[in-house]
Amino acid sequence: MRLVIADCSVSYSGRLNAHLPLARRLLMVKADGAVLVHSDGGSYKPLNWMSPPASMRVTDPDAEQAEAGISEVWTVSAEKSDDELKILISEIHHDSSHELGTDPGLVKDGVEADLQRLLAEQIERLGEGHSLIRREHPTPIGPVDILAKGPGGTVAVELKRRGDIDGVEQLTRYLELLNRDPLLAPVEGVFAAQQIKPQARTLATDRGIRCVVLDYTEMKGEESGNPTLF
Amino acid sequence: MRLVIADCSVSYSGRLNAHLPLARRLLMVKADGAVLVHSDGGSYKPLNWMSPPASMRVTDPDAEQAEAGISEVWTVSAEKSDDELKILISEIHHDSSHELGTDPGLVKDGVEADLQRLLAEQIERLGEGHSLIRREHPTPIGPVDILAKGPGGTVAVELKRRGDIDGVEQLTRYLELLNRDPLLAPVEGVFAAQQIKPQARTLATDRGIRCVVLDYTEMKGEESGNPTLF
DNA sequence: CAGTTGATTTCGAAA
DNA sequence: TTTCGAAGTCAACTG
Repeated sequence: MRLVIADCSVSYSGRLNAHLPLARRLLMVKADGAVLVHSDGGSYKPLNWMSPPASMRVTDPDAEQAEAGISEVWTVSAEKSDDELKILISEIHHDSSHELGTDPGLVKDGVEADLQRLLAEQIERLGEGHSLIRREHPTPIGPVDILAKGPGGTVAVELKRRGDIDGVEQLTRYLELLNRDPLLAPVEGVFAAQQIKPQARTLATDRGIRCVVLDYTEMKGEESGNPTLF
Repeated sequence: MRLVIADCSVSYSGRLNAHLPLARRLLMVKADGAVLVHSDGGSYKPLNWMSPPASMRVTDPDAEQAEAGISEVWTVSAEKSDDELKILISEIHHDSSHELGTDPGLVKDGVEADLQRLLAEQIERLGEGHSLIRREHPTPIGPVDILAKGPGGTVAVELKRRGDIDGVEQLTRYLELLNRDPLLAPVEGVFAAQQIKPQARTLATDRGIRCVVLDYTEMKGEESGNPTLF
């Protein structure tokens, strides 16, 4: 990885055209050819960038550019398309290269897949007398996250990390479809999420859909053979 | 902006939990408190990060951490939530700070600038017998998007992506000014946009301003030497 | 000012 | 390989 702090102007042409006026910025050149142009603010998104795989060519400025005080020109080209990032460098204030090696990668925890696995294992969190039928129950309009057998019939569960209106709508469509199947009907809907927004709760309740808030930490604890219910 | 190359492990807890095993990475600390953890590959997204506003606390390792070879601990806390990024640093290979100043920001040449260029090239879309005088014609109250010569005199064009009342008002002010210039008068107004709202159309018509709806896709097609009118 | 939509989205998993 | 959906999405636009 090469890190350069430089006064530069940047222009990108590709799916759109964008331009950055002259200012001091960080230029990051990654091992796979990716180039990132960062300012000293904003979130994690660079001002401008080139996605890998890409290759960079450094050239001298032409007469006009040299006249304008430009010392070198970086041309970064994508290998898969004709996207191009052109960086006109006026002055370099810092330039260093570093060997980083390949990264072992991120381990994520607490995504929807985790929740689904845990709820399938702890299906009693839907209430007493529930048993798992299957996960990812296929329907023509997509898979139902969890299908269970409850005391009063079948239970369809829509699972989200954050429960929003969209999730309720999705579950409603599933329920309509599932209730046409005489082998399953009547099918009750359960909207389960770590956090359920008030609007979603209101809509769900209005449609006779039960809301269940899941405590991920607690479920994780119970899974690891350390039940919190004792 | 502070740039650190270090052997480190990182863990994030907040909306989810994520962990990065020990490896050499770039740590970027921005002026607004944002912290980015980058590897030497991937696109612009960091492996892990903290969004601004945030604050960082550097502490010594506890006994157990020191035993594991950790030399210092960075704790980055979000100010708006209880999200936390913890970086355990084993060894620092590079450490430098740089003053960047505030960035003037990105200029996107999106559809709007494109529209002006295309209409200038395809000025006949205003009607037969039109020829371009200039783009961005300067006036004391701002530049007129396009000035053209029409069959009945000068034509001033105000260009918008979405034609709203505001645009008509703007054009009206230009027209009043331009019509005082005996070299240009009489100046006809044309309000050109991809979409013109009914209210804007009514107002424009009432003021004798002609409305022209532009088909961006069609204009783009004609530009690429692949005219759709054949 | 809140809700909605697009992104040079990126990223991963499943088909 | 392609497609599809989620994301610690973010940022701009619209009402």
